[in-house]
Amino acid sequence: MPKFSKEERILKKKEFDAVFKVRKSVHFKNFFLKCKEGEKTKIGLTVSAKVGKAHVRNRIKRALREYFRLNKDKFPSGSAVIVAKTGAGELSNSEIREEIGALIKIWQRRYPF
RNA sequence: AUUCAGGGUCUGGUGGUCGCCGAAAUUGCCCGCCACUAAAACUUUGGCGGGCGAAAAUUUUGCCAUAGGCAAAAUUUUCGGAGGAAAGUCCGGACUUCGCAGAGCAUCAUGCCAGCUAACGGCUGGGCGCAUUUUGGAAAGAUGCGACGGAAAGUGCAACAGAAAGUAUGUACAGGUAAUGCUGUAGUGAAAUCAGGCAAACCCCAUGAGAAGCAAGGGCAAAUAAUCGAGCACUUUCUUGAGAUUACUCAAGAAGGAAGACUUGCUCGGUCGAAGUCUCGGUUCGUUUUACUAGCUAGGACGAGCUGAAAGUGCUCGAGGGUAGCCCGCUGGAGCGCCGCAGCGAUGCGUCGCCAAGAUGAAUGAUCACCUUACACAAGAUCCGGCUUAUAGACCCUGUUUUCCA
RNA sequence: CGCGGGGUAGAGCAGCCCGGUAGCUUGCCAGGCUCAUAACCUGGAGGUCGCAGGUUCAAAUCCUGCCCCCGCAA
Repeated sequence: MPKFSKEERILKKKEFDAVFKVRKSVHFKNFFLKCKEGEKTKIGLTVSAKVGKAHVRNRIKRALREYFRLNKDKFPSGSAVIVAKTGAGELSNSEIREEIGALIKIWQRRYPF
């Protein structure tokens, strides 16, 4: 069964900065995705205070982590960062899943490798 | 019974599968440190710390067709894991650092009385005032609300209207007097002589407060760069003394008082203390004096100048500060529960029992089934006591009254 | 998480300390000047003073509680 340990997360500010230097990015309604190619598949989440209050932000991060845990193979290999936009706080968990799935499809179409 | 008001408790439950954080335990492997040795190296054993994993066992599925067997897959095991507001950061503390002999001033806060408390602007009890208690009025009771010290210490403010806004006094009518705004009414205004109003105006009185905040603060500490120190090598320059006498070698290199700085917002007071300068040593020059060998001599005093050594390069070693990173602070506490006692109560005391998050890009989730459809506001970030604000629903308790007049 | 600053015409700011009239610049509208535009001249409109409650005769201003925006610190 899929796990989700700390080795698969982006935790340091330097790692985030390295991802944000890459120009490739994909926007969808309430999220956007940046990714830097690498061997390990890692994910970092950015949900700022503009999105909502603490319990809203926690819910979004949990939904994103759960999606990553169950659908790791769909993500591009490398360090990915998902940023939530202002409207993301009003989505339900299933809507978040749909949007992220769509976001990854757009990414694969635009950057095949 | 309903409604309304007040107070209190709870904040989904059970089961299956997967996932996250912390702690403990079993076992295997690896790494580091310590002990056993006269010493070094290696090995063994034991202990401690760190990292990576899971044998047995269990579960699920399939097959054979039976008190089981075989195969495959998965999983180390156990325990614990957000709130009544965790929120706003509005008060009060604990704790930490800085400051600190201490004192005064300024500033800020609080404000009926008494009590509780570690403390508070909180809470409890009482007084006073206001409101509600379903027609109106009155009384009692109940409930709620109240920044409820001082205006006879002083300063100040009051637009417009009005004769006049605080040292007041004018008109009309009426009354009154020996006489007079002496009295009433009208009129203006929020307020018109009443020791007026405003202190959520300055202020006075009483009480209290040092400042900043866990990103406080402390420990271990890589790499790189700069700084400093030591050693070696080379180069350059230089003072004094001694040795040597073209070249060179060896040695030497200090101490004290004050301007200023810091001192939490200010002062007194307190703490630290650079350059320059002075004293002192060396040396040069000048002035003066003493000695006799009568000199470009020697010694002393005074004044002035210089100096009291240094620079550069390379290599090696080291140091302190500090960054990344890691650790501590970090959760056993003004703690929780039951009972008893004291008190009107807040609360205090005592017996017994219990340990209940500790993360750090930040953990409580996902999914399925049932419970009536499970649904609000919202999630720790050093920790406590309050207040305020946001809130769906469930349950419990108390009151929703009495008398008189119309 | 902690600590500060600020919400006033469309925009940028005064006025708050010490309470009675909300003002300045720019922009907007109308008229004039010009062949026309700009500049210039004249006139005008435009404000829940972030929201709610309180003190006061009277609140943008004083007090209390909320909402929003911006900034600082390892």
